[in-house]
This record gives sequence, C-alpha cells and structure tokens, in this order.
Amino acid sequence: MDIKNEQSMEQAILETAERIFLEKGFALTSTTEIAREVGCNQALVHYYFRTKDNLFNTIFEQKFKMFFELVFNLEKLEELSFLDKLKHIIESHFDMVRSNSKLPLLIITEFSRRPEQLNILKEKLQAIPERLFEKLNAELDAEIVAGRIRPISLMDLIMTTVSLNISLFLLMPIAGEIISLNEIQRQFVVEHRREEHVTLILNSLRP
Amino acid sequence: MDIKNEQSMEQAILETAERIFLEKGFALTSTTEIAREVGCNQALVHYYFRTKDNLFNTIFEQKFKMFFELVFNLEKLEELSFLDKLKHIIESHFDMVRSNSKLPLLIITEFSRRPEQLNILKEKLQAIPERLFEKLNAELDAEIVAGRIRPISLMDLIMTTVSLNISLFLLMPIAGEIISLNEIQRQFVVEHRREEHVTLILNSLRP
DNA sequence: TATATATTTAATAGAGTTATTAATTGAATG
DNA sequence: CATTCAATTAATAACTCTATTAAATATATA
Repeated sequence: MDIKNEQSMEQAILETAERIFLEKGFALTSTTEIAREVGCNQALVHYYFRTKDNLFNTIFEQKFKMFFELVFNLEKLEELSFLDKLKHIIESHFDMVRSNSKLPLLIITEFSRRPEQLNILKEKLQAIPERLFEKLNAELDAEIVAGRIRPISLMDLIMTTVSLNISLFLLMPIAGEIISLNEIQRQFVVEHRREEHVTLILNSLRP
Repeated sequence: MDIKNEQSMEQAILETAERIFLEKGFALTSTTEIAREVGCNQALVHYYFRTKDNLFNTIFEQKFKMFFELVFNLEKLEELSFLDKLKHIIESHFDMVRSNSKLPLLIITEFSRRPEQLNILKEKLQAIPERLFEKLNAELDAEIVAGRIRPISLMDLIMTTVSLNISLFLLMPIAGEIISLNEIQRQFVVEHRREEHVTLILNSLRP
C-alpha cells in the first residue's frame, strides 16, 4: 500500500515475497497472499516474475549465495593463531546464522523437497571454498603435527560448527515452547550457547 | 493395491500417509495422492480419518512421542560411570535419529509453520524427562565437584548431543550433493561422525 | 499534444484440493 | 436367505491457486 513511490513495485514484491517465503516456505506461500501484503494486483506478481517458481528462485539463489559468501568471508585474520582464527570463524558464523535465523530451515526444506534446485547451485558453490580450505587445512595440519591439536579433519570442524550453530535456531522455537521460555530467556540461552559452542569446540581439540 | 487382505485398509492408509508425509511434509501431500498410492478411493481416507489434519495429527503425535520416548529410554545403565553412560546416550540417540532420519525435519517444519500443534503436546512432553534429568543431573554435578568434568549444565550437554545428531541428517542430503558423495561415501561419513560426536563431546568435558 | 511503451488491473480458464453425500458392494448374523 | 452394518466408491460442491489475456491507466518520448 502506497509504497509505490518510495521504491519500485518490483522491489516491494521481492521483499514481501522474501519475508513470506522465509516464514512459511514455498508451498504455503501463494502469489495471491504476496500481492495482498504488497497491496497490488495478483497479476502484477506474475507480470514481473512470470511464475511463482521464478520469483522463489530469484530470492532463494540470492539468499543462498549471500549465506555461503558470508560464511567463507575470512579475510583479515592473517595475524591470528589457528585457535583464535577458529574462534573467530565460529563466532562469525554464529552471528550470521542468528541474523538470518529462518534461512537454514528454508534451505533445508526446499532442497530436500525440490532437489532439482541443487544442480543449479552445485558448481557455483564448489568454487568458493577451495582456496580458503587449503590455507586453513595447512594450518590445522601444522598444529596437529606439532601436537597442539588432536588429529581431526577440517571437514569435521566445519560440520561441527555449522551443526551447532544452525541447530540452535532450528530447535529454539520448539524447545523454548516446550520448556516455556519467554523472549528474554531465549536471548539469554542464545548468548550462552554462543560461548558454549566456542568452548566446546576449542576444548575438544586438545590432544 | 491388494494389500487389503493382509492388513486393514485403515492401517495401509496410515502407513502410506506416514511415508509420504515424512517425504514431502504436510502441505505437499494430498489425500488424493495417499489414496492413489494405497490403491483405494480418495473418500476412504476421509471416511477413516475425516480430515487431512486429523490423519496428520494421528501420525505425527505417535511418531513424536515415539521419538522422545526413545531418547529418554535410559534404563539399565545403572552400573556405568557417568562418562560411559553419556557415551551410551549419545550413541543411542544417534542410532535412533539415523533410523528415523526424516522425522526431525518434519517435526521442525510442522512446528514452525503450524505452531498450534505445540500446545497439544506440551504437557505430555514436560512429564517425561524430569525423573531422568534429576538423576543424571546429580551425577553430572558430582563429577564437576570432584573436578573430573568442567562446569557445564546437563541442558547444554543435551542440546549439543541433539544438535550434532540431527544436523548430520539434515545437512547430509545437501552437503553430500554439493560435494558429490555417493551412497557408500555418505554411509562412511555417517559412521565416522557417530564416533566423532562421542569423541568431541567427551573430550570437551575435560576440565 | 499525440503516440508509443510500461505498468497495473479485472476477469477468468483450468487444474488441483478437501470434504461431503448418496449409492453400491461386501460381510456377518440371526 | 434376508437383513443389517461396515467398507468402498462415484460424483460433485466449494474452494484456492497459478497463470494468462485483454483492457485500462500511467509515463515517457518525439
């Protein structure tokens, strides 16, 4: 409603669609609802994006890439020790998931229910991490050889980090409801887990 | 089709519905499809369960309870040390998630998208864990006081265990596709992570 | 201003969904 | 065997959703 002059209709549709898709997923979101919330005719959604699939993919690919690029944005950590670097990675990843807390579920559900999506993004993703991985991998190996860290693969470290960070936000709505936490208590748990994830992982690396 | 004599139609509908709901979630599953796969008329699904919601809730509640009861089925661990007990819990939980690998996603999506469900199950769930928690909690505290384990709450331990175990199966389909793992390689990763989760958690508990 | 182009809307076809109803078939029992 | 009740089906009402089309309106351009 009357956003028209502030920003383009196309943009308004994109933003509203993103919000609703993140909230309800692809299947439960209708172009009719998007139009209603934007305050425009339903046909306009199809005028700009032709199909609901198109609209979804536009948003999804953009978010998905953003998500992964943020994860692997590890510049300016040169001077840190491996463990400090790792601490920083865990915390940045945590913060990034926290500020996009509905995205992991969307990625997981849409991929497991419409797997064709994967092929589109496969090659785009395979490119990103390689350089960074090699660098970190070398450092990790050096620490292991020096006996300062137990033998472990970088892949395991990444899986652990990602698992802990995303699960917190996947489980929080359910667990918080079951054990009746209010908003402040939930934020407290989130803050506490942010520290715990670092402690847990770093502690576990001791030989 | 022609399952009719081997088991009741009602049962066949339940089982087929369960399979399809687990695969595609509530929204993407239609009673028409369930009937088609069972090999019966679509009205029959409604004859036995009246509404799609009813059918789903019947299945969902049963699975949900089963899931949680399995998790907290910790009898016959009396003679073990705390760490051995913990190892056993992590591994049992892992095995249970592995053999119900599509259930966590269903629980998470249906709860975050149709939260009314939660209230139905809230009190049923609050009852279960208390006894077990108190026992384990006491043992954990004893270990901490004795200086054999770093200070940590049982809640944190449980969250970590659940997070790691369910995330593996949530992420595997995506990650496995992106880095192109075949079925055997995936099983290998799963086996490896089963050990890693135990190592990781037990290691991290050292003071 | 006249004309072309882009944006927006109303209307609707066509497909699919849930749920109900009435009719049909099957099984069981007196 | 006839009757009763349960199981099953065919038909369909009432929706909702996506996508398209043609008409209306706004904007830009010459």
